Amino acid sequence: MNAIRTARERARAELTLEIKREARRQLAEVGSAQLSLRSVARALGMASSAIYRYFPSRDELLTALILDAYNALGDAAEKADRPEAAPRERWMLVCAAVREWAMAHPHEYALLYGTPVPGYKAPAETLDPGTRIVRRCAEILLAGRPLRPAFPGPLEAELDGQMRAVAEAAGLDLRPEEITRLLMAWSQLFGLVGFELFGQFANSADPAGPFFRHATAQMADFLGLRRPRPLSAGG
Amino acid sequence: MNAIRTARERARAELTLEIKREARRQLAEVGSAQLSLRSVARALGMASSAIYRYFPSRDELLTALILDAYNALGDAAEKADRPEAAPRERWMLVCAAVREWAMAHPHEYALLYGTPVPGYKAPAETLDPGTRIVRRCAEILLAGRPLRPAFPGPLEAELDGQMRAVAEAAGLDLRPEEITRLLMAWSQLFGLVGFELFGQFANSADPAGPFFRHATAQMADFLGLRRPRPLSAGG
DNA sequence: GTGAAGGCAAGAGCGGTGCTCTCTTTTTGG
DNA sequence: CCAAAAAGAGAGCACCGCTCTTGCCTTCAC
Repeated sequence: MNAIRTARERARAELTLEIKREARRQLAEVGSAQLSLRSVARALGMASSAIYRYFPSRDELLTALILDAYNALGDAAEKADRPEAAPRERWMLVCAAVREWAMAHPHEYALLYGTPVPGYKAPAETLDPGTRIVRRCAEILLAGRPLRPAFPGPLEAELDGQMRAVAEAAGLDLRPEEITRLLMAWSQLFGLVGFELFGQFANSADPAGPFFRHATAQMADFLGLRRPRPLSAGG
Repeated sequence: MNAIRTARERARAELTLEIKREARRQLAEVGSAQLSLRSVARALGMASSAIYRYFPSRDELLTALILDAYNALGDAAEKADRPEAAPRERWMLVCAAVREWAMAHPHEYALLYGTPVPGYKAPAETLDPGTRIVRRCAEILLAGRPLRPAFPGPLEAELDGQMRAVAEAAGLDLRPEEITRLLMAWSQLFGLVGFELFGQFANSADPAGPFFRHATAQMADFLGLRRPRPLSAGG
């Protein structure tokens, strides 16, 4: 029942893809604010009003692009991950993949992690693909056990409850304090990438490659992922 | 010679302020993408073309708003700082002030730290006010010496050079490794605030207050700012 | 096979935008 | 007092998102 049956349906599916492809092309060139349905229609040789048969509004088209972008970023990160490698290395690989994807698709990255589209609120279906990265990081954290101990004291009650709820909702066997480490590393990662991409590191860590590697290694320490046994020359 | 002399000049200065004020009002309501010169002109009862006597383009108006916003945020952070307090507490105060300002002015914050305005590249004069926060954090770091030791090994050569250049350019007596800690904490802070503001913490650390306090305390540890002497009951 | 139903493209049109140009009025300074 | 400079107003251009109507053509039921 999932098969595309009639010629009309086939044409519709293909045109939908073509519209998204052209929109993504223009998005990469001029950014989301300058992306216009009319110019997409022009490039495809169709009337602007015809686009509305496929996407009821510009926001709906952007939502589709956001969904695709989340999945493209998730794919890139998961493809870069090597589950057989040491957890610390896996974390570094995922971080590097996120950064590289962002550098290669800055406008799409901005669509995901920059200013939300005006008047736009993320529909429910974007929530799940948006968590692929952090879920993969959670897996890496689990694989890295036993983690080095970190924060000594107990968490504040409300925070503890939130973190327990997160772990339960995600089906993760992580303690509340470990969830906080995860969320901190996650936001740190995207803070770094965003700062680099949006020019905040100009005149300081620029180019940001070495700093990014250093910072993600530090975050690996923070996460409690142990360094590989150093090859000691004398022992 | 800085005095405003003629009535015309006085009117011009006042109207410039009024335009910015109205633009900021609309920015707070609808966001930068929806901010229009025409609606500002309408609200001020003047022809849209007249605005161009004061700001040669929409981007120039936005640049002015960005500059003001950087300074407002810097003011908020500096006002919250208490130089006589313990460095660790000062760091927490500055972090909280940044977050509170961002929550109170989400669209202005997005203008500063969200997706850059399309086709817009930060002019030189926005660079300096944009560093007020991190400069204040650097002062706090200096006041917090001796910092607890952190990263053991030497930095990669290129990174070391960059960090030395940063310290020299800013006139900061901080070692390269300390600069990396500073930049990490800085990007972490804005990563946290951005994630909260743009909804990435929905369904996890939401509301984000407790998590934010926990995370900034952890970052204080990371920076090497010592915890206050716990009051030990037993001497 | 045929006719009704409905998906679809196209065009005109509405109200909005940034920006420019021209024309007129007002203010300034010699 | 008068020329020059500055400022305001209006029309207009090209673009935008979106809607509505019209007519074509595929699809489906009989």
